[in-house]
Amino acid sequence: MKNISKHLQVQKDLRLSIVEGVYAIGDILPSENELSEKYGISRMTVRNAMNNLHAEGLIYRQKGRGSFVKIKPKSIELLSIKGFTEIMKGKERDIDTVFVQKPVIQQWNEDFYWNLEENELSADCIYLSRVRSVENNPIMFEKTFLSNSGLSGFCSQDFINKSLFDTLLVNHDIEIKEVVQKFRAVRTTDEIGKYLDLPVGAPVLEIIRKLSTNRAEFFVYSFAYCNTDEFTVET
Amino acid sequence: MKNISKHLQVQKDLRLSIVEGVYAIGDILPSENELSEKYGISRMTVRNAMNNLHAEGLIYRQKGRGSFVKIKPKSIELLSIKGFTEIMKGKERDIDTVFVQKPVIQQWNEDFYWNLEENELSADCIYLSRVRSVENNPIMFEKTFLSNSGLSGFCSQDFINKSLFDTLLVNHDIEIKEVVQKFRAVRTTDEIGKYLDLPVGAPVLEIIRKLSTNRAEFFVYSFAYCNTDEFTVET
DNA sequence: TAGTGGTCTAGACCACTGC
DNA sequence: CAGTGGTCTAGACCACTAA
Repeated sequence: MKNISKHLQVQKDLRLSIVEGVYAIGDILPSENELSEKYGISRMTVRNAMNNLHAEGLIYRQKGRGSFVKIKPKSIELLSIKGFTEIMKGKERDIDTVFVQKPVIQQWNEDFYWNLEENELSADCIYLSRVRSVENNPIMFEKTFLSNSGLSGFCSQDFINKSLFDTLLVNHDIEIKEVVQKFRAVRTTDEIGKYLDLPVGAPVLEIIRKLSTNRAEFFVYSFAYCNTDEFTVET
Repeated sequence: MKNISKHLQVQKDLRLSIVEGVYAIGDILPSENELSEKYGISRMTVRNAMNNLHAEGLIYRQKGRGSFVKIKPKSIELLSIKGFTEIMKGKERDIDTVFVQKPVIQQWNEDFYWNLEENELSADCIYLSRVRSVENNPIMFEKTFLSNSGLSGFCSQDFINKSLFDTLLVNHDIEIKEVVQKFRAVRTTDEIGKYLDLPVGAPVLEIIRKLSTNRAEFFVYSFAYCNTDEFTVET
């Protein structure tokens, strides 16, 4: 049975067509009137779907012209997309990553930083946290959240190369595609200080990331805290 | 005259109330019916405003309960290769940029952070510093350095759109091509605190950038310090 | 049960783009 | 000029929450 609402169905259809390349970058999409007629629904309902696609960043809209598939933004950032392990490769440093919290299944937080998709909320949340060290000095404490959908056995496996991204790719066919990342300077909390060996209140770099993947509506969220006394984070 | 649309007016009013603290974090906002009655507009128009606030991440909504102020700093995209002014375009924020130091010609610092090319050192250095404010709150203090070669009259002109990049492009045919940027969390110094209205020692985000241009061996260097209490820097 | 947000309709007028 | 997206209305029914 379909409990799915009409605007979500339209949204899903269009998104699929875009991802599959039925509509290429820059292509114009059917107009709101065409879609409302095609689906036999009102124009406001079509607008709901289109506005959501706009919010997702998949399309842009121009008054008097139409709606178009958006040009994908610039190339992928280095730090982000490759993850910590890869970035440090080639640098002659002794890097180590250890779990503070091995992957566990829990509930999503009610006021999670990012707005979650419905399908993410309908599944539980996988949570893990790690500390990265350079030459035995803890540099980064990272909390990671992802939706527990289609990831059977995720929590009971060993990570490949100690890398979350490698594990997702090899064991679950999930590839990281893009990243949105935000930076802040915050004060060290008890929790952060404990893992990074910093006094509470010391400045620490917070990196908030949302990683999109080749699987629609599947994202990896992470909150990282870095001691930047000796290292900088480069993009 | 007000050409502003009704839903934008509601959106603006609510956002202001949230930012000003009329509604604190976790507080419930007036319901859609209350707002539509208060403003004398239809519920769908109120929903448009509320949905936009949700997309902005300022509120979250729960069926059967209401709409609530979210725990989260306002997150504005402050930065990218396009520079501050361009990023802010289209966002309904009141942004301003003022010079702390209008462009002046001086010597390069002996121990400049980056290694300079010979041709850069053979010319003097143009130095300027600016403070960027969002809604009259100083958010970013930025020092900029570039080589004074082929930039006749640079120091005596007015900036186009108050933008360095626009001025370089329009008046000097210099286009920014790429950027290397590094992030650190540091403590507020006397100088930074003075311009950002922060106490000395408070965490502040340092962004060190080297921008390459369409002119060979011509770079723009900048050191920016951001108050990220309420805004994040996005790449 | 009363109130909330989520969905949806069938209209309408507007400003804008392109032919 | 016809077509587009942007705005807006005045209703409606629903699923959900909390008292």
